Parts: sequence; C-alpha cells; structure tokens
Amino acid sequence: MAIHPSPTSPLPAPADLGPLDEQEGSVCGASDWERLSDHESAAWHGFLQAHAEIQVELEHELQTAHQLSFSDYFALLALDKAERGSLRMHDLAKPVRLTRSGLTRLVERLERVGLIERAPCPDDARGTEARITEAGRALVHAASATHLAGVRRRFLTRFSPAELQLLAEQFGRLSA
Amino acid sequence: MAIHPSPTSPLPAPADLGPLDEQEGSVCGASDWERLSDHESAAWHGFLQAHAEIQVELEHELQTAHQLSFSDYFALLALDKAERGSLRMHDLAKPVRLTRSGLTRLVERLERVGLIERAPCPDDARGTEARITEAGRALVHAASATHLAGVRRRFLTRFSPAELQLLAEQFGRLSA
DNA sequence: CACAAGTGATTGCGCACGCAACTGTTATGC
DNA sequence: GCATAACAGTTGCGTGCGCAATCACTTGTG
Repeated sequence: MAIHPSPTSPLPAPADLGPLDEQEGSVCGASDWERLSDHESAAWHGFLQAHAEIQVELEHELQTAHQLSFSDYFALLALDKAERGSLRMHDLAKPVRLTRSGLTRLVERLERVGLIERAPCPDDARGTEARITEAGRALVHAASATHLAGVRRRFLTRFSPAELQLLAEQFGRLSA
Repeated sequence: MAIHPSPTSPLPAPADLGPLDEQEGSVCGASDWERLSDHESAAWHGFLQAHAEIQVELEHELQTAHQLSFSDYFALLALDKAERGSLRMHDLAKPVRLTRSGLTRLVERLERVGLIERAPCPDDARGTEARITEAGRALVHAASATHLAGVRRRFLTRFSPAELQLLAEQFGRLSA
C-alpha cells in the first residue's frame, strides 16, 4: 500500500503530460516513452492472462475433486517423488514455493489429516523431516491424474510438439 | 485441504501401481499413463516457474519503489485508462482479478491514502464508482515506469520481435 | 572447553483475500 | 402496482501466508 499518496514518490512525474485534465480514452494514459508496442503488450498480457486463467481453473478442479490446494498438492508431489518419501522442511520449501513459516503451517495441516508424518531428523537434531504416508501417496496419485488431465486440456493440447519444445526453451530463458 | 485422507476420493486409485511399497526414486512415482513427456514437462513447468519468478520480482520492485501491491497497481492502472478516470466497482473487479468483496477492501485502502475517491453512481443508485485522483494518477504513472522497465528487463528483452509476435498468438490460444 | 555466530524450524502477529450472508436498489411477472 | 427476482456493493468470518522474533541445536574460534 502507498502510505504517501505522491509527494515522496521516488520517480518524477512525467513532465510532458500536460495539465492532466480529463481527456477521455487512453490517449494520454501514459507518456510514450514507457508504452509497450502492440506485440509486446499482447505477449506480456497474454502471458499474465493465460497463467491466471489456467491457475484458477486447475486449482479449483483440484480443490473440488480432492480437497487439495496447490500448496497441498505440490508438497505431496515433492514428497512422493523424494527418496523414501521424506524431505526436510528446508528442502520442501523450495518446490512448494512457501516460506518456512508457511510450510510449517502447511505440513501441520497435512499431518493433521494423516497425509504426511513428521519426525525429527536423525543426523541433525535441529531438523524435522516430513514423510508422506500411504494415504498421502494414494491421494496425490489420484490428484495427479486430475491435475495432469487439466494441464493437458488447458495447456499441452494447445500446442504442437515442436511448439512445446520451443516454448520449453523460451521459458527457460525467463528463469534466472 | 483434504478432510478425508483417501477413502472418499472420487477417482479410483490406479490399479496398476503395484503394492506401493517404498521403492526409491521416481521409478514408480506415478503410473505411466499420466506422465508427461520431457518436452511437455519442461514447457509446463517452465511456464509455471517463469511466471512465479517474474511475478515475485516485479511485485517486490513495485512494493519497495512505490509501496504498491499488484492489486493496487492494476486498480489504479485500470482507473487511469478509464473514461474520466472512473469505473464502477463491478467493472473494476475484472481487470484487478478480485472478487467484489476483495475489491471493496482494496478501494477502501486506496481511498484512505487519497489515491482514489468513491462516489455514488448517478444513474444507478445501487452502484458506486471509484475515481482516480491526481495523486493517484501521478503515482501510477511513476509506478508504470518502474513496472514496465521490469517487464522489459525480465520478459520482453528475452525474445526477438518475431518471437514476441508468435508468443502473443500462442498465449491467446490458452485463454478461453 | 566455553562462547559466539550460524542454521532449522516454530510462533505471534498482521494482512489480503474468498465465501456466504446481508442491505439496498432496479427489473420483471402477474 | 405490488410481489418476487436479479443485481451492486458491503460486512462477518475464516484462512493461508509473509515477516520478524524466538527457541533449539550445531559449528567455528579463541
């Protein structure tokens, strides 16, 4: 939230905007030097829009079919794929994209419903490791079917194999 | 959250999974019929990863530079672009991607710091319209500079013009 | 060996948001 | 023209999450 409406704004207001009176439309919405071209705008907004739509649809699907949030699902998935089905909190935080505090609460909830268990880390008494239970595995396998079907329907089937390969490379460019 | 660990799961557990005992690695993580190919997986996870990274980075930038969340920014942006700088709550909800209740709170906060004003809708006594103030316009213009620089740095400059054009079309395929 | 610095996890607190219920207003059907 | 439905916006409540402080344990240094 903006505590200070404008005076302490670190960037100067564009000087070429004129009196800022109420002309209609997007004619004077922003100064030209900061505008995006049509293709730039379409690509960027398409990216945001596509992600937002797909995200809410798939999350809703997972929620109604299996009562799992994305966080729940990704945590169970990471544990299911992990060696012996267990991971330390620290290592679970990254794939789930949560801070440690958020993860503590998530794991606590998942433990309460019997999908995972917590145990002290044997080699480092500071650590805690979360281990997926059989119930957790069964649920995440069922949830995967739902989720991957959604991913296919909403994403993968919209592209040719060649396009997917190119997209993979292009998305890779966006990370790090 | 999963209230019921597994018994009421609407999807049958895959029958071809075997005894589900603790083999290590991802060898038996999921049944084959639901797995993604390498390109599929790379494209999909790249999409998620790229969006997540860019999102947090740009949002953090906007927050530290202008004390604006994405919701704040998108609301101000939509109002700035709107006819006469005002929009009814209902019409503001869509671009900001918030429910009406969330929007009520958002607009309340923005009004409290003087970035927008609220007034009853003249032609429909049920409605409320939010109007951006001059302070709001100044702030959102400055914020746009920050934000669009981030979009360029983190997204647009990673692609050629031809790629951007293709991506715009491809993202368009993903929506609706 | 003691003691500071570093690290893993948890907890207190605050906040933004969605859902469902509610109020007030406008359209619709008889 | 009144009853009922549809609609705009707000509010109560619950929840998931981040930040900063804290606790517990480990590691490095004199």
